Amino acid sequence: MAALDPSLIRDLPPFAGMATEELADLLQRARALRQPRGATVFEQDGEAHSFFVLLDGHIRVVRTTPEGQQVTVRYISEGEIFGIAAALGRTTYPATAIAAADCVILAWPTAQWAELSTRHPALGANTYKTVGGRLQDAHTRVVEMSTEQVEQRVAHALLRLVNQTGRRTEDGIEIDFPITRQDIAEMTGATLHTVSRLLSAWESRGLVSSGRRRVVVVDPHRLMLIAESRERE
Amino acid sequence: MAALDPSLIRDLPPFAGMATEELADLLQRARALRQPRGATVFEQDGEAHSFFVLLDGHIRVVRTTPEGQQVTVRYISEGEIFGIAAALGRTTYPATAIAAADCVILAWPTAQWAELSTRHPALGANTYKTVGGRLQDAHTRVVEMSTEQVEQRVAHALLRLVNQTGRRTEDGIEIDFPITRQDIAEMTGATLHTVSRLLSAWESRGLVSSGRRRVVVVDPHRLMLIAESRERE
DNA sequence: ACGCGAGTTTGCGCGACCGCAAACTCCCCC
DNA sequence: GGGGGAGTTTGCGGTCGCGCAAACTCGCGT
Repeated sequence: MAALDPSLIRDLPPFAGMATEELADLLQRARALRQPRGATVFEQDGEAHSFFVLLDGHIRVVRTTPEGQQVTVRYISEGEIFGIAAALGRTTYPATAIAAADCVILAWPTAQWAELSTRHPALGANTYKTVGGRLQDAHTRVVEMSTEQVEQRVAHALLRLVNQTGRRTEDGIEIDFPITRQDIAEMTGATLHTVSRLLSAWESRGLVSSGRRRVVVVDPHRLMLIAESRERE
Repeated sequence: MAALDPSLIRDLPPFAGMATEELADLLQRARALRQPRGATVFEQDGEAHSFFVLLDGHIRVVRTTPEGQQVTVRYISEGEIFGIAAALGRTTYPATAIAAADCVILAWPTAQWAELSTRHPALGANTYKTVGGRLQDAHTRVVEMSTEQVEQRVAHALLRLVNQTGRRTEDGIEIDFPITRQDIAEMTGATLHTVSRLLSAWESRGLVSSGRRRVVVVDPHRLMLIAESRERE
């Protein structure tokens, strides 16, 4: 296999503060893979054989209940590490990861985590920092679910997506991968019907512009007002 | 200050797999403190000066929204490590910790985390395992909030408390610290009115027995049936 | 080019749960 | 021992958002 170039990953958060030789050492043990939209990268309760870094594309992480209800736990963007069950003392993945767009991914065998993270302490530190951020994000979601109405939650979710993955267009900021009403519903604990109604209403007020698998936030400022406005007090 | 005995902490999860000399080294740098019920151990957004292990009592971790709404993020039980913002790359605490009962706590300066966790690798590993568990718990809560009705959520919350902190009594299993309807409401994203109604109904059906700041689960099995029964499908 | 399915829109009715309000009760403290 | 306040109970009305159903539309694949 052709060696991958350290410059590929040098600027990604998981590898911050690492020397070029360290990056080369890491890359040498990595396997690169492509996943088309809709492909499953790993499966809930499956053995955690690998951990990953997303080079390009977007990944949706989904938890499925015993009753078959799906809840989107988070979206992974370019440059993020994911599937790190092993670093947290798990042996199986707690959720399913699905490519929300065509993806390019680096994968390392879970078995090497211990060795790699001690040999490259920066990797461990960066990873745990990420985990800390995700724990906070999760708590933030719990707080939102507890205190906000559906309208605010959907507005917050869109703003988060736009911040994370927004791409400027002439109309406004577009979410950079195909996303359905159903997806948004699974992020916010609403139904796709309610999400559809909200988007329609916002569209007619000029806040967003959306279509089939496509959402553009036209007026982030006014959307922010909705997100922050009169929660239950 | 009298030296603390390693046997105090030997059997606690954060210190699993550590030699007696290591425990002594850790204890030497720890400060023991007592906090009466209601006392604040650390405050949201305050500088993360210390991390802690709870030796006795119970601690409620609360996140407050800008609007003043409170949401209980989790309860800490005996033997758990908490306030570990530093290990996750934070410099401030993301929530407030309040003693739910009189507590005995060990505290270490945050500044020593790096040194201690490298000198005692088991401490780091145990801690990150705990963090992994909490991340999963948080996601589980998100899923519950998304898919379950209030009745199921309250039932789940009680069962979790009972598992975590239950004390056998002749009537059933009692939650081992004073807990109000309001507290339960803040855990589940409900109002204290609704929680009160549910407890009253369950009491009349013989599932629980509760009073002022006191909840006893009489029939965990039937409560489980409620928790798992017909979620939105 | 066209058909089919995935994704979306919209209407209607209803029920769970909140919001407000008021009364009650127990326990703690002076 | 007797306030007084914290914690709890209960009623009532309103509404947000779900559940169900049906129609529509776009775009992908062959």
